[in-house]
Amino acid sequence: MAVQTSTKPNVYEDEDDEPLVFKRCSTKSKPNQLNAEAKKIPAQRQVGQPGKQVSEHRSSNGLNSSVQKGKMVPSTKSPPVKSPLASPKASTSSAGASAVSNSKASTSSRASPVPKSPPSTTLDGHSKRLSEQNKSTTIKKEINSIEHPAQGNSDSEDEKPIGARLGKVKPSEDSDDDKPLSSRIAPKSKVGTSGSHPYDSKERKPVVSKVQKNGSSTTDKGKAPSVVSSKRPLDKANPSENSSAKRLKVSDSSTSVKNKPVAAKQEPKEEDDDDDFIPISQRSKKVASDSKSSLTKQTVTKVGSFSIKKTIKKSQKASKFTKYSKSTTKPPSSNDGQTKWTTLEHNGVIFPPPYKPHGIKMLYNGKPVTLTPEQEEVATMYAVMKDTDYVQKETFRKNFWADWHKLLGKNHVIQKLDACDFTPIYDWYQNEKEKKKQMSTEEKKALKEEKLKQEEKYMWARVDGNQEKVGNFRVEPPGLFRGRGEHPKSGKLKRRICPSDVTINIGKNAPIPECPIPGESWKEVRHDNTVTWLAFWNDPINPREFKYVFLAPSSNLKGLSDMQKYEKARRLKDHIGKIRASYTKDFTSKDVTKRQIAVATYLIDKLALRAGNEKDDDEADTVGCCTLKVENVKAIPPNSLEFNFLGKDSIRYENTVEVETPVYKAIIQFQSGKRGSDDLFDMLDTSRLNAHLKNVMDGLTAKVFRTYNASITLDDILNKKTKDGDLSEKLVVYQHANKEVAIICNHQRTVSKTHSAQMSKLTEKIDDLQGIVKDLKIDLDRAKKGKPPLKDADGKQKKNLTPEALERKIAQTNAKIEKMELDMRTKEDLKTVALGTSKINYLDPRITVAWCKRHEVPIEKIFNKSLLAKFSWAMPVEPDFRF
DNA sequence: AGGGTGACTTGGACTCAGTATT
DNA sequence: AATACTGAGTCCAAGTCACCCT
Repeated sequence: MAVQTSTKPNVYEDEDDEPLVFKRCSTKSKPNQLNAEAKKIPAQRQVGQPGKQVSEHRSSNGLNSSVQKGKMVPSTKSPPVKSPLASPKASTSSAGASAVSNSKASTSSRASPVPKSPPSTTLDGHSKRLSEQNKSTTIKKEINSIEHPAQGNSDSEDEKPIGARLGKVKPSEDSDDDKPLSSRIAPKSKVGTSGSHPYDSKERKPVVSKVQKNGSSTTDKGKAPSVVSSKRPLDKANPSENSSAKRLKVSDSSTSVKNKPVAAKQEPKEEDDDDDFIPISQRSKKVASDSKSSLTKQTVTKVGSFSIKKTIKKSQKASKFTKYSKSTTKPPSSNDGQTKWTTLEHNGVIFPPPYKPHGIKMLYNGKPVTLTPEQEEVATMYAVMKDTDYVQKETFRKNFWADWHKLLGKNHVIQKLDACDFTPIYDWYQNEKEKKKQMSTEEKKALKEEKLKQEEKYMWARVDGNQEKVGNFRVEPPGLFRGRGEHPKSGKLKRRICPSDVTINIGKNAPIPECPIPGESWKEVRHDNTVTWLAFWNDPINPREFKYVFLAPSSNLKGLSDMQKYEKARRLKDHIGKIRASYTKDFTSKDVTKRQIAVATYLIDKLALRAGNEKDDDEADTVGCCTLKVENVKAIPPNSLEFNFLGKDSIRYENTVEVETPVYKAIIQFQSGKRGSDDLFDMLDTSRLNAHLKNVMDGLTAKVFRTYNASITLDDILNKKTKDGDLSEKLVVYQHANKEVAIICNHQRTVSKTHSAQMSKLTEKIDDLQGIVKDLKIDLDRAKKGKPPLKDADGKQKKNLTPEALERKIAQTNAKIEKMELDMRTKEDLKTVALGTSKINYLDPRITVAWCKRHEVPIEKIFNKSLLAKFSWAMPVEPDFRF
């Protein structure tokens, strides 16, 4: 353990030249990939080995074909598939409609939980809630309490972002276990530099030289790593253990609102240890104590308890943030771990309208064929996908045909898919789409209102007295399964879900939602307050799995859970030094399992890899850390590893990274004697790995590292790079930080179809402007000499301007050019990077809110309406909050 | 211990409406 | 007015992980 006190100087100099290693590297086009995959071009190119190596590697090591093919991403142009069959205009007698009418009758009288006019925006909601005054305070307190604890943290290296950790120190220098990871990782020389990115090139990633000394293995399990830095001043209680609490089952399910959310409960703990400077409260408690005690203690405390310290004094800047906080609502009910709510009311789910046949005949061997509505419905599902990549795939076609053929019957005229011509249906569909597009604004508006009217009652639930938005209250319409990548079930018919498939979960004393389809009834009604779902049905594609209906992200329940997630990640900060020291020591353990756990943990920590659960044969062949195959990692002397595999959603992960020598050697050992398709970590699976992690920190699992590294990277970059300047400069810093995180997490997106066109258009414009500047300069010269300006392109005489006016014009045009060039660089830079995912799932919103408060950046510049609603719990954070 | 299940989070593509540009 | 572009919102697939059961 060692948790080292961090003395180390932080090296995050901008000038540091070392390239960051961990970035996703891009490889140029790979021959094997499907075009879809090729669409994604990793933004960061590593200099150096790139593409060819990869391809070579692949061929040489025999990646299996599925891997080689890469992910198959649905074509961007695919037309909407889902609704053709149930077009809005379809029958008026749709389920929805009937439901509505029914509902009206039934719900209105019984005080349905649904508000007449639900707050449409956060603000509205907020104001509404304001009226409920008292409650608000509670939550506020809760929130305060939560925030506080954290504040003050340390800066030891351990807490630094991965990026920061990679650094200058060479591996060789630190062979010792006791050194902090960061110090141990050496930067790879060429790899990783992303010269192409303007920002990077100048800024460099945070490289930290962590020189810290951490070491020691003090074992302390009990102790928390030291880490603290003097920087974070505040000490507040550290709310950490929430998660553990959650799991506890408390017998008293009845607890109501009073119990605090776990997170909140934290008492000012006894935290830890090592850090001498850090206020106790901030530190996390030692592991040992944590784990055990946590269970017991948690239950009781309330959130409110902490709150005390801070009064709600928010700074003025802060004040604007309050409007987004839902402080007025009551805190979620108990958190005894098991109980998620005390009272729950909602109106169930809404079903898609029944299929309305169009009667368009498709052709078989050139002749029109008559289909029953059922057959036609499925044919239409396929027809409308005509120009997507899906129908190009053998698996998709095969699965579709199997299911459709069943529906047609053995003796149907149609005997093979290849002789089918769905064009008439496709054309009809395009036509319908066009018609819809041509509708007048009023018609569209009317339709929208009609739909809203039908759905309104399903949009809201009442949970413990609070009005909450429901997330996905619409039952999924039938369609063809669009699995990602090489999914074996892609193309299968996803049948229509009926009320008799749906199980409803609702409060015991709440009215049971009326079944929207007359004559049918719910499969089951439960009253389970240990779960948060409102309804579920079995996934038709995978009957052993479920599709759930949950509350929206803006709900208290989700917010609490979100906050707990970040609190857990923050807790990791206090253990990370010890964890790194421990796995470093185990790189050379005699025990293979231990060694594998160590190396896997290292990869998860350093590269933000996902855990990697085992997958069945009927799923796409993707991997995560524990399921890496030998062929997914190539050792490149002297100590680099080249990763190439399909991860979640069949998104390719490609990265070459320099690792510590013991890791490099261990990987080679794990690979020796195995075939390419064998598991790299044969002694490991996620449950074993997580069991190990749990021993180190209560509640720790592999995914916490992702959250931790993402959030701490944001916090770190924002704090180091933000300079005084205008708003747009600050926003650029934020975007840059966001981008770094997205790269670490490998959040990619498909390059827009129009990207290159957009770029050339911009280039053209810039050229034009440059031409104008040139002319202006000539005119300026002439003006200075008292000559009139030259004629313009059309031969017309230009206005006679003074030299000053011309100079102003030149300056303006140059500024315009500069701005366009910046836009262009940004666009190019982000063309394959998805920023949203990390913002939504990995970045502690309190970091952003606090930064906005400190730098007077309007929070709306960073969070859109839904994020503001989702993160309302984070709004009251103090400006000095640090992750 | 290990497999299976259930619940919940994470994630990229799509759709659509509003805005900017031509 | 037509078209292009953007971003928010939606959709639903695909992960993670805890817990139960054998």
